This record gives sequence, C-alpha cells and structure tokens, in this order.
Amino acid sequence: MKRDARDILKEVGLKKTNGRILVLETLLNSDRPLVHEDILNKIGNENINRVTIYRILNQLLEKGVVHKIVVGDRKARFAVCDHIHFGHCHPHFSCKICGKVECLRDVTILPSHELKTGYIIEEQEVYMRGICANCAKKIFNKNNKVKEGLYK
Amino acid sequence: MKRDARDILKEVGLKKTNGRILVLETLLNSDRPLVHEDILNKIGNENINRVTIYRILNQLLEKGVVHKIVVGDRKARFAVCDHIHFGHCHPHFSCKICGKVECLRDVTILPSHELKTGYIIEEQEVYMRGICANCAKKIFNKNNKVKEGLYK
DNA sequence: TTCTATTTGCAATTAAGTTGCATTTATGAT
DNA sequence: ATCATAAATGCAACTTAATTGCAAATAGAA
Repeated sequence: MKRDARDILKEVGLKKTNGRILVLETLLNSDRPLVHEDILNKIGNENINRVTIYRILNQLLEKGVVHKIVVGDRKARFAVCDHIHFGHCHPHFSCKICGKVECLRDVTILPSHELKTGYIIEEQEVYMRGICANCAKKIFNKNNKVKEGLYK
Repeated sequence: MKRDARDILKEVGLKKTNGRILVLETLLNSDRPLVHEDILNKIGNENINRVTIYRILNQLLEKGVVHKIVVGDRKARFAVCDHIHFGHCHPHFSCKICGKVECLRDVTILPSHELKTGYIIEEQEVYMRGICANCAKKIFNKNNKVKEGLYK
C-alpha cells in the first residue's frame, strides 16, 4: 500500500504546501535514493525553486520522514523511510560503474559483538560500494563465476 | 609498534616528499580521523599548501594507505588503515554532542544473511551516530542507566 | 474574508574540493 | 656527484553543493 504525501505531512505536522507535496511524492515514487538534482528535474524548474527543495528535504529529515544517505560524492541523497523513525538499518549500495545508489532493504547488519560501553547509538548507516548485478553481468561473461565480495 | 611514514611511502611506491611525510605522520599520530583542515592546522600553512594536502590524501587513498570517512557534514575525514587494503570493516562513530569522529576498531559488522546475488561488494563503510561515552556521562547522572542504543 | 506566522523565490554567499599552469624537487641514469 | 626528467608543489582561479537574508506569497486558523 502506497503512502500518501498529504497524510504524511499531516502526521508530522507540516503544512500541506505545493512544494512539499511535490517533493514528497517524487521521493515516494522513486525506488532509490535521490539527489537534490534528481528531484528538481522530476518536478521541473518552473514548478519549484531549488532552494525550496533543500529546505523541504531538511524539514522532512528533521521530522524523520526521509533519511539522508551520504556516499562520498559530495551529494546528499534522500529516500522516504518505511517507518517514521530516526536511523535506519538497511545498507545502501552504490555502484562504481553506473553510479546508482540503492537500498538493500532485505539485508540487515549487526555488530558481531558488543558495542563500546557507554556509547549511545542513535543512527546507523551502512554503505557498500562495488559493482551492481547489472553492471557485473556486462563485465563478466557467463563462464566467469562472479565473486560475491567480502562475504562469500 | 608505530609504523613509519617513509616505510609506508616506499611500500606503496610513492616518492618520499616533504608534504607526504608530514601528512602521513600527522595521520599516524592521530587517534581519530582528521578533516583536511585539521591536517593543515597541524602542519601549518607555511609548511604546506592546502591543495597539496588534498592531492596527497587522494593518492594515499588510491594506494589504500588511508581510508576516507564521510559522515554527512560535507567534510571528508581520513585515517590511516591498520592494514593496507581497500575497504575497511570497522564502524566509525560520530558524537552529535562533541562532534568527534572515531574508529570503533574492535567492532566488526556482518550482514545477517546473504547479500543480493550478483552484487560485488568491494568496500563497506559503517557509520554510527549518537553520543560518545564521555558526553553521555556528562548528560546522565550515575543513577540513570544509560541505554546502549540499537543493540542492547 | 481577514490576519499572521510560515513558506517560497531570488540573489548573493559560503565552503569543500578541483583544475591549469608555471616552478620546484625527488630520484634513477650517467 | 651531477644531470635529466617525470613527478610533485604552490598559487590563483574555478566548480558546485548547500546555506542565508530578505521581500513577496500563501496556508490555515479565527
């Protein structure tokens, strides 16, 4: 069941403005985290100002509606959270060939033993980099067994 | 046993220049990841140019001597790897109170089940945010049991 | 409908990081 | 040790993601 932008805005107590609905719907309709520019392109320069997008994204972030993924290319990516919460526990994967960033939603990551005592962990972000299945297929022919990376 | 900057440079085939030795020694002497500015401040503006530091850090990164940590404040942090390798499997923790970023070297993180098929994982970065033990102590008095975060 | 706090658009600014190019330097060959 | 040269450095200018100040527009309550 697809969540509605207006419902979400009401839920977190943000005014239902045109911009917020457009940004949130764009994120809801995307299967992967988006950079600011993606959002601007989808909505269109004539419909929203880029500064407004930045501000809306930060508000949604504060309210826990979206999360922010930082993979090292100096661009923040945003994705709607499945549940409204702080922190998120599935890894994000970025392909060094095609550059796509996606959520590995069905993988959870756990520390092999106790974290440091006294530390309060509020958010966890796991970021993996490598080659996505699509690009790997193009590089290796069927005869070569593709190695599965760190955890084979 | 502390590793020597000159030895490392020789090992990876980089010329032993003044700048590289200064940058690498600064990182070797630090117990936590440093941003570019930290390094410039320690070495001194009169001893090295900031562009040179950027270039050296990228070279060291390519050679696998250092790793780059990106926690979302738009500043790349660098730390010397224990072993020369690509990717690194200990989490990095940043405290939202004091802002320090440190390596949780004794904690390893593993996915709870198989990664997506066909994907080649080359690097993994685990980033945790919260409150470090030091700051937590200041906030909570001894009577309050500090909750241990996600994995208690 | 009216009022007001909030939101938006625009222009200017900030700041991390990069690039081009002339000068300097590390290092291997002589 | 000296020389030659490819690599490294410093400087200025540039790029670009993101932020800020302020005036104009607007959502939503009264």
